[in-house]
Amino acid sequence: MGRWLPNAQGRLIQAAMHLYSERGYEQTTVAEIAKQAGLTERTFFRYFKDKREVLFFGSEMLERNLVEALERAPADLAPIDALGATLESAGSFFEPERLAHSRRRQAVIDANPELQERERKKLASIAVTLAAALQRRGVKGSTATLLAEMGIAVFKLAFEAWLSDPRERAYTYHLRASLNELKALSAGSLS
Amino acid sequence: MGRWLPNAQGRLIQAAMHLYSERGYEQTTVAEIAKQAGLTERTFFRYFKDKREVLFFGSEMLERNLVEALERAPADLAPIDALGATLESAGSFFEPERLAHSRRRQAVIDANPELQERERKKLASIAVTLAAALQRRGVKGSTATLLAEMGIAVFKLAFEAWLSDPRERAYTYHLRASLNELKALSAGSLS
DNA sequence: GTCTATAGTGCGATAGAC
DNA sequence: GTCTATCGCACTATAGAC
Repeated sequence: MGRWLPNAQGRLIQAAMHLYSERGYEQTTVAEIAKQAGLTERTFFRYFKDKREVLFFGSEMLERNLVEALERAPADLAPIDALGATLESAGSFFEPERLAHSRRRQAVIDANPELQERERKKLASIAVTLAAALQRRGVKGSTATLLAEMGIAVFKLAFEAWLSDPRERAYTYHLRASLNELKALSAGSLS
Repeated sequence: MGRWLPNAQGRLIQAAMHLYSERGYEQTTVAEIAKQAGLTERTFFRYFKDKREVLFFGSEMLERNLVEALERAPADLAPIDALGATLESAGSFFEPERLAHSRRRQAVIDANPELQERERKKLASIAVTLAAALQRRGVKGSTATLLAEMGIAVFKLAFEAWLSDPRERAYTYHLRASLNELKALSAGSLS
């Protein structure tokens, strides 16, 4: 065993989630989080740019993974199917054992407008990144933007369904359902 | 002629746009705006909740009009077509003579993260409102949410194209083009 | 740390229009 | 008289300069 306890970042996330859930985001100080994780404030800020980022650390990874998944998707897939596959690949992030954690995280965000704003910003940034990746696949700019935003809308729907499903079905189940919704809509008429 | 010059709110918007464009949003004080409009700071805050809202006053109206248009759409229209008609009805907001003003406004917003945040928030709010109106038409909750977000994505695309079109074609032209993009995407495969 | 400028609020006063 | 748009002033909060 090393000089320090392992997984400092993980402990910080754990501690933050615990305190944010228990007493609310604003009522929690960084000093308290650090203390509970057995670290100092200085260390907190080495891992996280600010107090909010501890909640959005995961979505940085999500963004990177989505782009990589899109880049790995077979070039002959229609753009919309490549996007579907990409969103489905995010399932590795939303494993059943993370459900409880994700629910608590969302409850903290839903209770705080500042965090909601950060979430919107993050999703907007993912849309931009995905649109750029789609363009690299040869999709025209405006189409890529539209498609990426549709992707985010589908993802949001699936994610929210995953969180609120009392039967706790898998994220991929809900993602496919959301994609089917989209399909049904487009079939609707649109002439 | 009354005791006061007419159209205090319009004058405030004019003055604010002028100053925001000329020296930037942050470099403009409310006192300056009020003075240029021949009013006091206090009156500014009677019309606008805060300094940002003077730029988003129009989108409040847009939101109301969109909901009304959706409510007026024939009940037998497919939801997606009702939404299309609704977005097209917003054309009355985006008349050619407002193009220059809209371009200046967007330039101000694009130069300031705080204003971009407000814009995202406003669009998110419109999506929620439209989703509720769609539900009143009998569309299932999750479908309504998805459809409303698609509507916002299409609108954003059309609006941006309207602003950046060197040939200055009408908003409705660009909206139809964006709806066609959506159509083409959905036709893509999605199986 | 203090000082200053600005955003934003609360409330009563005023000058007319009716 | 009432009603309303505006003003005046005193206030708090906060961000930045120094």
